[in-house]
Amino acid sequence: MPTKTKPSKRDAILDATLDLIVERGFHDAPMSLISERSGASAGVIYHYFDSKEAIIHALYERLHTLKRSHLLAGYTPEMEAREALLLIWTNMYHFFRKHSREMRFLKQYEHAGFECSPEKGDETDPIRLEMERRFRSRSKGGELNELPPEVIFELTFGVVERLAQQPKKLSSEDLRKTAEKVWEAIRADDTAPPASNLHRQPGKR
Amino acid sequence: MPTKTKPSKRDAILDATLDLIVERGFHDAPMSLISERSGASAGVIYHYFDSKEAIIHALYERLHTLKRSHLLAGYTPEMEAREALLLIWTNMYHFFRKHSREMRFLKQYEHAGFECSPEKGDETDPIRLEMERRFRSRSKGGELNELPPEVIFELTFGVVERLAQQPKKLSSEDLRKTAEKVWEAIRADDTAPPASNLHRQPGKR
Amino acid sequence: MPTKTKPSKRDAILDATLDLIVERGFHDAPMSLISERSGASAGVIYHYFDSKEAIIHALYERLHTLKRSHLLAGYTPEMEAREALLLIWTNMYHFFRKHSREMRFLKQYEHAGFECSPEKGDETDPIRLEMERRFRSRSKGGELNELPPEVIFELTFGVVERLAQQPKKLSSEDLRKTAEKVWEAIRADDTAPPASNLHRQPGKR
Amino acid sequence: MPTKTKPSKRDAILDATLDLIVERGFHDAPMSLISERSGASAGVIYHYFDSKEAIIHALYERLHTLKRSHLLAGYTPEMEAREALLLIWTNMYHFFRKHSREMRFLKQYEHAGFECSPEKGDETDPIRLEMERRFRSRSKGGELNELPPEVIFELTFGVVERLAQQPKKLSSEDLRKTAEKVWEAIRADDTAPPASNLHRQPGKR
DNA sequence: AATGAATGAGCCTTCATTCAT
DNA sequence: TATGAATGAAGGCTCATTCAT
Repeated sequence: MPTKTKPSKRDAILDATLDLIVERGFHDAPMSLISERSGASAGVIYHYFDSKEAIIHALYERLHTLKRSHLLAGYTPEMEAREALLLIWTNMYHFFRKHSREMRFLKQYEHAGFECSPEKGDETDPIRLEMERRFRSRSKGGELNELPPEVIFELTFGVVERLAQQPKKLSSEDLRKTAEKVWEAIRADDTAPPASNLHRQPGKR
Repeated sequence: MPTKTKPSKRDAILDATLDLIVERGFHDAPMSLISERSGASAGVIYHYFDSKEAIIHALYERLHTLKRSHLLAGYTPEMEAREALLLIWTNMYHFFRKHSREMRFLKQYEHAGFECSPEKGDETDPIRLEMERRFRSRSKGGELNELPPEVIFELTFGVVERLAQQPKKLSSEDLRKTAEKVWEAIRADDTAPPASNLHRQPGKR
Repeated sequence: MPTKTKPSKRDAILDATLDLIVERGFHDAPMSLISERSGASAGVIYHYFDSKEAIIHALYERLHTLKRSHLLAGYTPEMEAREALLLIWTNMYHFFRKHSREMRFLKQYEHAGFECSPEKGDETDPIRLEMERRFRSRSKGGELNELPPEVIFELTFGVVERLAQQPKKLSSEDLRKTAEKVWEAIRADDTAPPASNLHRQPGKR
Repeated sequence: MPTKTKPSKRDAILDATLDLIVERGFHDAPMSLISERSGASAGVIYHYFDSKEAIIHALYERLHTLKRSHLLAGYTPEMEAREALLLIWTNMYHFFRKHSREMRFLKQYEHAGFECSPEKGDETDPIRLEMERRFRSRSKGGELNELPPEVIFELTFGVVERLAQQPKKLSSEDLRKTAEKVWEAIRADDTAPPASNLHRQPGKR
């Protein structure tokens, strides 16, 4: 007997909810339709979730977890900053592309000013945390320039997120070139003459 | 006698709607509240607008117009690309900062998948149009690099839009520096012959 | 100066109301449309009528009067019963045909159970009154048979009213034949020996 | 255990609707009252019916069926025309009398020009169809006179319908006599050779 | 007389949620 | 667990009527 006998109902409900919200918006995704599409009766839904809000929140959590598990794929703390950035940046692009439905949900969720919102906000975003831990300005011992963290964040991950939402998919060539530009924009200024990016001396500026 | 005798009811309704939607989301902005906050009775609202959707759409139009009128302030086609970009980019930042409520509305509007959406889409966005006209890759006779237009767009305006939404306001110093980075990211690659992308000489322009 | 300076507004309102009610039913004939079609503003209507019900009632009265003035055209109390019946019956058919809009209104009015209904009911119907005065059973000194008055009424005028509402117009031949049948159905049974229907001696009763 | 466990809600709603419409007219029969009188909450009504119009339409269907099932009671195609007519005519009278509420609803429905109307119209009326099949003019092999079918219809069934709506109930004696007159009006003219319509000999059949 | 903006009760309908089964 | 009928508070909108102009 396998471990999971029933991923069934609960997931079906979440799936149906995702579908509906993406297709029709937060407004216009009534429980009756969630019930119908998920195959769960109006009643049982309340065995699995406390309320409609709870479904949405659970969905948010699920997608957040999904995101987390993909974005850092292949990443190890030992990687150099540049490589790490390029890797994660590309991961993000592909992830967002593959999960555009999920991303659309997240967008809506964030913009709708949901009360059920996680009040903690981006502080918990694992990507952001990891990034903030890893990437620092040279003045703080890192390899990035002195722009404020939010700026760094937007120049990198903000950009991919939006690029991935564009209708047209970027060629891998363009993708790579863009990633490079992004790296250029945030890396420590090339003041120091010699040194390759990889083997540069730490203590500038 | 002043010029505007009646900014009155219609505007009050739009204002109240903006407030409510920004504060509480598209869902949860009932007509009853719009009525209450605007000081217009439930009935009159329908003298000025055909439906709730019409209010929202009118609001969208109004904000679009507002945006248009601000973003190009000070811009003249004679400006050099770099200056133009820096100007507009900065305009945008300030505009978005000053009108964060309006921007939050627009975000919601765009992400909610509204049917009443403006069918024409971004193609009509004057900023985008002007940009596409002005800014071109060198291969097309402009001063920008060869990245696809969407990428250019996101690296520049996509970034400001998101930066402006950050809770913390950037110092004008950081703002300027960021704009420079953005410009670096999109301008035509060093005309100078040698240097790889990675190890090119600093002294550009 | 002529007698009627302004058949204008008041009549326009009544006309518009008739139109609307016939076209769309009592429900779905809002004041706003009456106002629009009649060219009278929402406000003035209340100078001419106390309420919407009052308009409808006034319309009812107007049509009733119209009916009255037409149905007895050509009738004189001196006519013989048979001739009188045939005349009135035919008048009715033509009148109803010509004023089918008006009749449709009256039908609706009568069937909608209007509170503003004329409380007096058919007792005031001049046609009916005249008929009841003129036409009586032989036992009461008249020339009709002994059927109850309601029956007589329905066999004669009830029938025309419905016939006139039929989509197809009757040929004058069929009309005449029908009238004859109707007369046959109500006239005193031909038990009496002499006189044909046509050439009978006047002085009975 | 009886046959019908739940004539319950759905029927209660139809009943309440019938009551209200008959008592107060199509206008002025709000859902709130239907809800209240039927004992069904505002919400459940929409489990049973799609809309208010749907209720009304369903009611129409129900009454139509009811009518159908009663009017032909006792009728067999083998009966002679005269007997058949007298039977059906009498059935109708009693049916209409017993179901005056229902009839009043049907009248309103027909006169209100309802969009939801049964598109097919009277062509499907089983009574009418059967009658048209059975009763024909002598020239077409039947036993009736040469009046157009609409006339025949109104002289017979049109008349009962209206008679039954009269406040006073007819004695069975008067009822019978009326039915006879009606038959006289439509049956084939005296088979006997001579005599014009006007001057024919009394002794028919 | 006339206008038409304004009112506000009320209409039909939806929908998150509950509860008897 | 599961069902789906039932609830009832809103929700968006209409409309007869009023009233300042």
